[in-house]
Amino acid sequence: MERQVKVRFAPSPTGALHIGGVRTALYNYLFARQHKGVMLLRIEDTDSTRFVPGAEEYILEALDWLGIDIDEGLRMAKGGREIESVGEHGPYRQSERREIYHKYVQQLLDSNHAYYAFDTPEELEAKRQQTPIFQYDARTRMEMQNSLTLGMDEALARIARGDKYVVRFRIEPNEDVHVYDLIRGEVVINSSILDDKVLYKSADDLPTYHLANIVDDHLMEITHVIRGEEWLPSAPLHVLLYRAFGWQDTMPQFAHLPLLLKPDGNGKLSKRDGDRLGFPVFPLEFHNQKDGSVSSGYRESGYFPEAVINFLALLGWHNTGDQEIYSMQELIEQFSLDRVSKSGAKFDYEKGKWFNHQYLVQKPNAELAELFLPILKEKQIAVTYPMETIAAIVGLVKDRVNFVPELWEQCNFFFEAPASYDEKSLQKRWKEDSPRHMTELIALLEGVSEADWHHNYATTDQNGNAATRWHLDDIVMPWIAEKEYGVGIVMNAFRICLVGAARGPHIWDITHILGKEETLRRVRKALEVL
RNA sequence: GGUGCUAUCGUCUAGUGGCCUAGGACAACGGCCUCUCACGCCGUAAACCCCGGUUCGAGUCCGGGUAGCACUACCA
Repeated sequence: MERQVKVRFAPSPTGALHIGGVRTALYNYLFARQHKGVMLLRIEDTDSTRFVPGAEEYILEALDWLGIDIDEGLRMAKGGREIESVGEHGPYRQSERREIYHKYVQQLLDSNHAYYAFDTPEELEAKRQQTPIFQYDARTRMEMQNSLTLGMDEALARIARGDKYVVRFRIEPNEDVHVYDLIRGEVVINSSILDDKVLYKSADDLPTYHLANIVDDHLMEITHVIRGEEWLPSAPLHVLLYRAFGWQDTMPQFAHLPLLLKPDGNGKLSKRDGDRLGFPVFPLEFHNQKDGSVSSGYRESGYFPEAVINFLALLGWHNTGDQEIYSMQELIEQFSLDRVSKSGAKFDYEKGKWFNHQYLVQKPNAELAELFLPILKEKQIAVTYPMETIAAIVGLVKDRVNFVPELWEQCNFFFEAPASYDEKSLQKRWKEDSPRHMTELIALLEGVSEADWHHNYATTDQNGNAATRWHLDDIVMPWIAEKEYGVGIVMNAFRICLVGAARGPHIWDITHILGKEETLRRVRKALEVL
């Protein structure tokens, strides 16, 4: 019988959610949605020593921001900052599932698939010192302190006495274990290279990842395990566990995703690379309460969630053809595991910026204006323009930025008159005759009515494309021509008066927004100063 | 060291035996447009890891080598 597709994202609350983890969550989500399946989120907090406060909230908030919706398990409640748990297979935090694991550990003990071991971490460390290639397995387990060498009575007596112990999986040597991976095909590993993995530790009364992961995936009816490539070497162990439990018939299918690599050099992308190269490695800014560190996030850097999704989706997956801009809906429709690359992808932050640019340019000006408002507030600008004007301003400069905060550097002169004038621009564009030109220009512009000042009309450019022409252009250009001043000379000087530098949109777009009064005020001011 | 995975422009990738003189995108460079800076448009440079084999024909299949990465914890 065909089971409903069900995938899980199972992060560990040990800090901010790494961008590679975000991609794993995304691929799981895309796969689930495409197959009309269920996306489950479970928290794997089986290492009590690595728990970081706030990490769980962070993970759920990040997924919520990105639009990766959770159907079952833990998730951010709609519109709030509260975590909610939905589903019949809970609890969804492994630290709350102790009794469940007890039962299954016991089952493995009873069926002789596992045994108690009393070797302390120090003893194991000492053993590794003596024998550098030491592995706790069929060859060495009879030299160690465990219920196999001590006898079950002695083992139970030690436990009763309060000795710390672990439960280890007893792996039969010399068997080729076959794992079928949806991305890589069949992978075969000999069981002799596997060690007798610790499944449970009495120290904190918690299982390890391997046991918890298998038990939970089984109980939660997971059909596909889509996770990072770092798990591939332990996949055979997981297969063996499914078999030991007698669950091989409902064992999920595996897909191991390629890793996200450093932009330069080789190796896994790490938090350090972000710090070193100056880009975020996390979706949201994170304040680590445990070590006091602060990590920058994509959201705070001005990224749109759609852009992050699009960028990440293409880092490891690509459809046939040349399409690069994908909405979440398109990704859901087109995603497929067999088009996921097998090799790791270097993290190309520059391309990430380009994706954000694409989404920024597509956004309606009114929406961008709303997003820009907080930046203005931050700059302590008293906004005197109506929203439509701010939208117009943003529209004039948006195609030259990648991020909303960058808008400010491109349009600040609309909000504040130049306090100083750029030296380089001055040198190149402010000529000896400029003061005279500007004085004459003031006289000319003073004679323009308010209506004419703001008047424009549709026309065509030399290529026959639709264009807008400002009436002011019709007044100033003939004047420049008549006086033979040179368009570049006059207009650049004019621009410096208004902007303070040789940059910005077309000058009549600027004068329109500034208005006649402010425009003339700025030119007069420049004449005083320069 | 052992085991596994991987291998096309600097980067992300298309390519599933002839359509490949290897396509697209980012970045770089040049030009056009132009009152400036951008955008945009046009263009340039840039890759099949190596060696064998299979085949009429290999980037594509096979073998070997090399390199890179991952794993090798009472972490996930």
